[in-house]
Amino acid sequence: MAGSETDRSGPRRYPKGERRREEIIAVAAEVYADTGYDGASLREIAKRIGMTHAGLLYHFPNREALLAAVLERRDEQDAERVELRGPVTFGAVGHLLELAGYNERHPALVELYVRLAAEAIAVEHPAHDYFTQHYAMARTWVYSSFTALSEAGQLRAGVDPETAALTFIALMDGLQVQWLTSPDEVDLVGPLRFLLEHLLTVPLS
Amino acid sequence: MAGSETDRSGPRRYPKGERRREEIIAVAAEVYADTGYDGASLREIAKRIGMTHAGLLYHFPNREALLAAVLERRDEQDAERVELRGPVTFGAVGHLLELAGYNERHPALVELYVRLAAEAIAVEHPAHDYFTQHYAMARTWVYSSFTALSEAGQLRAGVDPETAALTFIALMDGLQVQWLTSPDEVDLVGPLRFLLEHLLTVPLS
DNA sequence: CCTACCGATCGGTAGG
DNA sequence: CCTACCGATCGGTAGG
Repeated sequence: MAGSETDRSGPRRYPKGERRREEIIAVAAEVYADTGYDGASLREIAKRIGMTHAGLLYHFPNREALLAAVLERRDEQDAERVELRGPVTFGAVGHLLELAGYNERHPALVELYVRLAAEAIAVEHPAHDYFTQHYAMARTWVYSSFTALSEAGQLRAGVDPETAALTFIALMDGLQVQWLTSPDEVDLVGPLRFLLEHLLTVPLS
Repeated sequence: MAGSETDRSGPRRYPKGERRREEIIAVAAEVYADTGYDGASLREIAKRIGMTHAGLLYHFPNREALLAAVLERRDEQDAERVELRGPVTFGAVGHLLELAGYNERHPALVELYVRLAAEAIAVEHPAHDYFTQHYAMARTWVYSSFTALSEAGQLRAGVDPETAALTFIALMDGLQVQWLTSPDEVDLVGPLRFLLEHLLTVPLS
């Protein structure tokens, strides 16, 4: 992500400018969800806020820095919703089920994620490293959850925690694409429960 | 997809122009895989062939018609590889396993599919209807395969064929995104076999 | 934060 | 098939 947008050190900005920045980030996330990052122009984002694209560039040095800020914000929100709810135990997989339910009520969030993930396949894409790390973390997180389940004797015989983790996350992602394309015919949570029912020896809480 | 590119009726074109068209379609598919359809310019496609973008527009009336031709071609190739190999029996799911293996050796094909599918989420996108139908067909196809398996007593108790079909296809799609992003850490076939092993009562052929 | 501008790129067309 | 062009749009900067 270019030069790391996490300038936690630098001088804290004025409250008014800070509020404006947050507004820009929120609107940018909406536009990225609609058109992808590649298809989102600074002019379109600025217009939705009621300023010019040059004004927007007063708050962010360039187009890429705005993307970085959007991704950083997304991680913070995810952390608020999931990570902080408890330690990584076998309940982590359950938290992902809750996340899927949450996503079902927030299609814009899902669109942002799916569109950016597809664009970021290209190694030159400014969000490529973000998604590489994002996927790796998710796999590790779910993996340790399945490992805990296994040690508790709640995983079916012959279930490899690593494959189970990859399968669970890939299923979550694949459902999102089909759900966004045909919302009426696809359920975001059902198949995840379905998979877990066939991997666990205990009923879902 | 605008006005249906399938002009099977119209006058057959000259062999030379026909070869040129095929060349353009193949190169366009490559560029779509790299940059998405939204990011692919006629000038870039034309340059890779060694002509001008105006020359390209001699063969296709506009940008969208070229996309339609690429998608049409893709379906023909899929049909050659899978559909014609036999009737829709319980072997259909096995054919999809083979397809996943084939895909693993053809990343460009997978990239084309993943990038376009993400862009086509927007209802106004020229490939939206294509993917809506594509997914519906895939679900139906795999569904009838699981139904056949169920009637043959090869499906585990309590496995709903419809959910199983959606799960299988979504898993296939989700794996592709992660595989393209991190090819070294993700296996395109393993998790599909893993899922089937837990849904079937018989070992995989 | 805006106005005004820059060089670059886009899809499509005329005219041959 | 090409040359030459069109109007539109893009990210970024100067200068206030």
